[in-house]
Order: sequence, then structure tokens, then C-alpha cells
Amino acid sequence: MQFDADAAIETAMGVFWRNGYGATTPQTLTSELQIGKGSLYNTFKSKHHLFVLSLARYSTWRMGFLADNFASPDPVRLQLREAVEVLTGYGDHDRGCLLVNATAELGSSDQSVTEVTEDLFAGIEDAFRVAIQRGQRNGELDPANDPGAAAGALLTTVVGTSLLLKSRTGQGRVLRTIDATINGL
Amino acid sequence: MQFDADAAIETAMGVFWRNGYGATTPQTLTSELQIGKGSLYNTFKSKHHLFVLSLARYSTWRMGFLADNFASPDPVRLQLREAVEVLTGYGDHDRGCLLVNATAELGSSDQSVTEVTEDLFAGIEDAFRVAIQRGQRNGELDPANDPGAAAGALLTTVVGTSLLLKSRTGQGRVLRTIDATINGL
DNA sequence: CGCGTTCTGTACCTGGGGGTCAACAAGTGC
DNA sequence: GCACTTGTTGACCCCCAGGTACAGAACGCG
Repeated sequence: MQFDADAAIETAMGVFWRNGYGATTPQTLTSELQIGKGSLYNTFKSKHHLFVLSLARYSTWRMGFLADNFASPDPVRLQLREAVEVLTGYGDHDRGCLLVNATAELGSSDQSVTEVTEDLFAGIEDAFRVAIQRGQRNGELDPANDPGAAAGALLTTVVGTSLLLKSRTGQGRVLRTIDATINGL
Repeated sequence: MQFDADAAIETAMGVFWRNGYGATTPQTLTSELQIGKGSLYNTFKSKHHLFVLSLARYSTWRMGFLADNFASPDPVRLQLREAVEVLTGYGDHDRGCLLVNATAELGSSDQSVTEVTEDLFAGIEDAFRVAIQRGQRNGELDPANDPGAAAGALLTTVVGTSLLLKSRTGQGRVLRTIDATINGL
């Protein structure tokens, strides 16, 4: 193996993220990954398989970010706020979240995709829940709220926001929704 | 014009809804719409144009539903609950919302699509806001909440839920999130 | 009923998607 | 340095997506 397969997956992730699955052609991939078609298919079996690998890579990447993020000494609300902003892809806002895009495009028809997405969604929700519980013990958050329900609501908000950012002008309004949700915790 | 173009658009809407844009081929369309390719392209110009027409049709259909729904004598929370359930596509849950799917697939790269989606999203939010305001005047809802912000949050929840339903097992948990959001109003 | 016009159906075309393969280059053991 | 094995490449292939064009059918009109 001469070229760096790991780096290639990472690049592929970016390509799929920008273009989506269907709109990404083998040609795009070979040109962006700087490898020949043969290597592509020898190493990654198929476009679809490379896509799944990219999703998995994205997923672990995001989970790593969450772990770091919630390990910071910041107040919980700030951590949550930061996490949500990053996850929604606020800023480079016409890419959204790769997993959200993948779900919308292939979600209900491709099991190998849903397996990855479900894991990530569950992982995010879990990280939220743990953080919220910690915040409640700290006295930073209102302990009257059910942490599981709150985490679910936050996940839903993240997903919804990530999508609305792709279509909506006036991102400020969308962000206000996030703030309101977090402040209500 | 021999065949019913309007009915054809409606059928096409269903096809795009199920399959997405990219995965819908001219062949699928001719076979489902029961018309020849010539009629297809003579009448609708292109697959893309037909898609936009389908989106528009979906949009007016949904807006019509909302108008009816909020005209009912039911309590506001019930109206909202019903609206959200329908909009998210709960039940036939692996289609989600056509507009959400379209946004995820083409959102940031196709202006004629974003024009339609932004309109619908704004329309939904508006309908929510009006209903919430009415509920507040009625005393059914807590007037301390900002109706605009609440409507935005509800829209975000709808979009997020519509997407999560495509990937997530255990739809019950997702629905709980909706209930919690509405009950908090 | 004949003629034109519109609508329809289908054969056809082009481009590119997704993938394979045989020749070639680049490392590896001796 | 030489055979051998593994990695890489780009030409090649098939098929189908997306669309066009033309021939024929259905309707309108005198």
C-alpha cells in the first residue's frame, strides 16, 4: 500500500460531505484523492463502501470532539452551546452535518448507512445526557428536567438546525432557537 | 393536452418523495406516471422542472392542511400536536418530509429548490406562530413565551424529527420530544 | 370527411457513471 | 542486481440517465 488510505478516507469524507453521495462520481474521487481508479476500487471495493468508511470516520471524529469538548472546565451551558454550534456546521453552513445529509439521502433504504447514523445519533444524545446530568448535579442546570428527554430534544434541535441552515437565510434566527433551548435547561 | 398534467405532478410528487431526486430516473417517471417520454419532456421541460413543480405542489398541499388544521375547534395544543405529527410524516415514517429531503439533497446548490423550501418553512413557522399567539390570548398557553421564538423552535423540532424518524428505531422516544416541546408552551 | 394541429409514443443519441483488467512501476528477499 | 510480489495506473467496457426527433394517433374545423 503506497498511498495513505487513511488520509484518502478523510479526503473522501470531505468530498461526500460537500457533494452528497449520489452527486459524487468516481472521477471526482480519483481527482480529489489523487489516486487512480484502480487503486480506488482495489483498496475500497466500491464507492458505496468508501462512503460507509467516510461516515464511520466522520462519526468517530465527531465523538472525539464531543469527548474533548465536555472535558473542558467550561460551564455546562457553554459546553453544550459550543457542541451544538460545531455539530450543526454553523459557519461553513452549506455543508450541514454529513450524517444528517446521508440520512436524508439514503436513510431509509440503505441499512449499512443507518447503522452508522443511528450509532452517532445515539452517541451524541448520550453525551448530551451525561453533560446535562453533570450540570444538574453541579447546580448549573435545573434538576427538575428529565435529562434523557432534554438530551433528546437537544439532538432533535441539532439535526433540525443543521438542515435549516442549508436553506434558510437569516441564520441568526435559527441560532436563537438553540440558545433558547439551552437556556431552558 | 390529453393526459391530466395535474394528476401527473401529484404522482411525480409521490415518486420523488419516496426515492429522492437523484435516484428517480426518467424511466421510473414514465412508468409511474403512465405517460411516454415525449409527453413527459414536452409537458414538463425537464426532470428538474418537474421536480420543482412537485415541490411547489407539496408545499401548497401542506399549507392547505395547516390552514384546515388550525381552523378546527380543537385546543391549540392538540392542533399543534396533530400538525407536527402529520408534517414529520409520522406513520409512513420512511419518507419523512419531501421538503426536508430535498433540502438535504439539493439544498445549498440549487436555488430554484431553496426558493420553494424557504417559503414553506417560513409558512409553517408563521402558521405555528399565529396558532401560538391565539393560544396565548385564549389562556391555553403561557403568554410569557415569545411566540416567534416558540414557533421557530417548533419548526426546528419538526424538521429534526422528520429526519430522525428515517434513521431511528424506537420512534416513541422521538415523539416524546415533540410532546415535551408542545407541553412546554 | 379531409386536412391541419396538437398530443403521444418510441426509437435513437450522447455523455458519463460505476467498475474491471492487463500492463507497468515500485518495493522486497536473496 | 535479479526475480517476485504487491501496488498502481489509465485505457477500456457496459449500461443507463437524460433528452431529442420524428412518425403516427387523436382531436378540431370547415
